[in-house]
Amino acid sequence: MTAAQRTWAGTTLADRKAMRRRQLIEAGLELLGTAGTQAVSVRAVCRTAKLTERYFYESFADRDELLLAVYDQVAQEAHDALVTAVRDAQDELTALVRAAVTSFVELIIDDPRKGTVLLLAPLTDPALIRRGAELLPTFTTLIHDQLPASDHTERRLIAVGVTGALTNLFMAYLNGTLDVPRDRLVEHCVRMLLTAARGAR
Amino acid sequence: MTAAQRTWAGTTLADRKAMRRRQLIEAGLELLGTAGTQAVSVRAVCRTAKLTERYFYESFADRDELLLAVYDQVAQEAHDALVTAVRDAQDELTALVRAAVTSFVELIIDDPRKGTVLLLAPLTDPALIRRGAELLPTFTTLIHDQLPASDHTERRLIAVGVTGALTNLFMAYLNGTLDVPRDRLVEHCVRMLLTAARGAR
DNA sequence: TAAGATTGACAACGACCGTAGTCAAGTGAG
DNA sequence: CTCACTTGACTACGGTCGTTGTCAATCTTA
Repeated sequence: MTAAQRTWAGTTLADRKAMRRRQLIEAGLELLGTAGTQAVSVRAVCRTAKLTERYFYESFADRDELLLAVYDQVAQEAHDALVTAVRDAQDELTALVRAAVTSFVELIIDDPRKGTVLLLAPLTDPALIRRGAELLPTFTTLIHDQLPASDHTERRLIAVGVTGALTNLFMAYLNGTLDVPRDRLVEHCVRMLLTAARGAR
Repeated sequence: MTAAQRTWAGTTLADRKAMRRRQLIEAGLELLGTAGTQAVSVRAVCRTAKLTERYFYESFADRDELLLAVYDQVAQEAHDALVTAVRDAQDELTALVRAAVTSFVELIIDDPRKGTVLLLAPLTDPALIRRGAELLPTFTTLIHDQLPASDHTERRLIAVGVTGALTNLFMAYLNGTLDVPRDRLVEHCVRMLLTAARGAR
């Protein structure tokens, strides 16, 4: 029996390693989503995860690799939520957009840390800047692709602007700075997206 | 003759102290505007300013005080630029808005570090978060105040959204991510602001 | 039970941090 | 010239950082 298959406290090595990886990512999410980039140190992550530095380097080559793993996991979750919401929506643009916005709002209400990581962290951390640029397509393609093409530059201006508007609105909502009921926020975002879409036609 | 009035290398103590303060703020702007918050350490600022730590604490109680001074100076510059641009513009809404946007774009083209400090730093640094919240009024009041009142919540939603859109557009422009001529960016922002204003009526 | 895999606690390295202090050299006023 | 003020170079303290390594304790399998 090879070492990787030996059971230990009832689980295999691979299982335990995967579980530790999850713990580390969860700790990273906690730190990145609440205290910000500079709080995500290897030591702090390990303290939070109640694991030793050794296990950090078992799963990640360095600090940045953890940061990327945290971001990618949250982005994947958000993407999945959007995709299923859009798939289940009726085939009408307004309903589609509303479904997308609602699913995102629900995600960040359910766990505000994820909203912070998704929207704010890439603006802040050098390691995540590229990831932030990649989020924009994920976030707008679903809607934008359904629109008739127009001037490429115009679409880009609109996409960048809308993304910024949504980011700021969601972050303000998370802060409590934006004193608005959830439904009103959703409706406002939906209206904005539809207006932008109409403008890009 | 008191110590403060003695001349030294042709200048008074107060003058030299003020000059050192300016050097430190300039160094802070350089670091904050290019390398980001975490690069602004007391030692790095002093290295950049070619001054000793002693002179840092002569002008600032601690790191955060410098950060605020840097931000406030840039914000003041931006505010002044907006105010004079708007004052000199013809008394028509479109011209007003165009003047405001142009003046801001020129500011951040002239010195991109200032754009970064103004727009990005407050999202990033704990010490500047409150300042970021205060920028929004400065930035939108000039235009918003000229509009007929509407639902307070609606105005807030629009203001937050527009601010985010502008921020994202300007940052993308600074990055080079937004491959668009300056005039086109200005026109797009003007149109967006006017549309938003009409929406808030 | 003995051997080997696995774990946790912790030390060590060099680096940078914020902040405070020392000391010699330079400079101008009386 | 002398003295007081000013300056720059430097050291020191206690802390955290990323990363690697050590070592004894614990657990599973043969």
